[in-house]
Amino acid sequence: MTLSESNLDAANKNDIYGIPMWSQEKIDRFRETLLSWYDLEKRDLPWRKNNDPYRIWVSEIMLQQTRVDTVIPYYLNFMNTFPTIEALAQAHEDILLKAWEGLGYYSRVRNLQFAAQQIMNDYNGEMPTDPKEISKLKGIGPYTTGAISSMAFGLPEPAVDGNVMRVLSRLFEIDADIAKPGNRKIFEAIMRELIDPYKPGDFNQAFMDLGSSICTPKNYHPELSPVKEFNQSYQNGTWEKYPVKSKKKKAKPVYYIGAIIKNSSGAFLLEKRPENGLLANMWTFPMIEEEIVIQETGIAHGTLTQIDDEEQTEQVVKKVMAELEKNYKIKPTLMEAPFAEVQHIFSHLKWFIAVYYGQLRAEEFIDIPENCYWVMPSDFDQYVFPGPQTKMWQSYLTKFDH
DNA sequence: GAGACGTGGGT
DNA sequence: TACCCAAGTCT
Repeated sequence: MTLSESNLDAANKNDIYGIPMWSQEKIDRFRETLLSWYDLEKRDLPWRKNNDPYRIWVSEIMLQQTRVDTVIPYYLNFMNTFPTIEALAQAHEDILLKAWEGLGYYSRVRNLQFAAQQIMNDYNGEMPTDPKEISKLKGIGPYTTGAISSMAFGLPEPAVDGNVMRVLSRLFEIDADIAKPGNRKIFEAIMRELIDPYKPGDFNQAFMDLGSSICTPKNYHPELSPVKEFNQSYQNGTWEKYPVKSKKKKAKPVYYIGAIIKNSSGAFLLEKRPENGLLANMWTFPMIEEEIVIQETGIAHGTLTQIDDEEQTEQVVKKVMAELEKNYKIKPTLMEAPFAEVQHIFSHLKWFIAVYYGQLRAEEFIDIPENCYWVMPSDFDQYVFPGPQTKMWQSYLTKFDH
């Protein structure tokens, strides 16, 4: 222990991880100020109609890394389709995934159903009320445990999300990097001191409403905050330093050939993705990962559509044909042009897809793999498509459907 | 603890 | 264009 650390310890026994905690009187005034603001300004959201733990649970899972405006229509449809925990537990996976299509982070909905089955089997169909039990449910981590405990059951549990860390780091001038998972415990400890024991659910939600309306990541105006008198970084003029947040890694580029192949009946070849990993169990046109050669010639990956060298074009087409024959047992007539390039950015990957279009004759589309189907466009809505697939289909419609 | 895991919106 | 962001969790 350094001298300065021992001085800090000696200076204030109420420190939390070196951060001086307010007096009880100040904490009381803060609670009252924040909750009064929340009573006036709280948003009218569909999952705030009552304290039903199922409704709160579903909303919290949907809201993970996802905006309120995006969630609302999905939420209304989801509660309509699966009105009870039992209905959710019994749903067929494709129906379930369809209800989540376009929301992203699809393991959320698989975990949601798994947890519903846990509740049916282990908790007699009712969400447990003990935070320790709640956190045993699949897909429910420390944040969601706190959210359900406080909002549905009135327990004084912290629900520390990005909003709470941002607001707290400005209130207390906290230098801990909020992008580091290990630092969450600092903010939880502070929230345990601050949280209102009588209205813990409102208190937690007030932090989130404050974080999404006034205490925003950008265009932050601390002078507009209802709790500005408690805001140490505002009082000290240091608010632009907070929160401290390290940068994310850049998405890694990956290159594909996408093959939109139509047979003589007008159906298109779709392939179901593996049951684990990225976009699990969703449907796409055949995709061939590119590791090509073209890089060596100096032409960058991702600019496949701009190849004007005939030799290189021929090389790519040859490879596409070979892969389609090997993996899908088809020998389509590929169209020379037009073809498109589709880009899609995930959190950790950036896909570049050069899309080729091809046609088959009647006798050639029998022997495709088990995880593939020929599907008419009028039936596409029965298949769960991820973003890149939708973009590939749009590229086709733009070029051929008029 | 770092990386995997989606998507759409804003600057 | 290329970032950053939005109510995280799992491995």
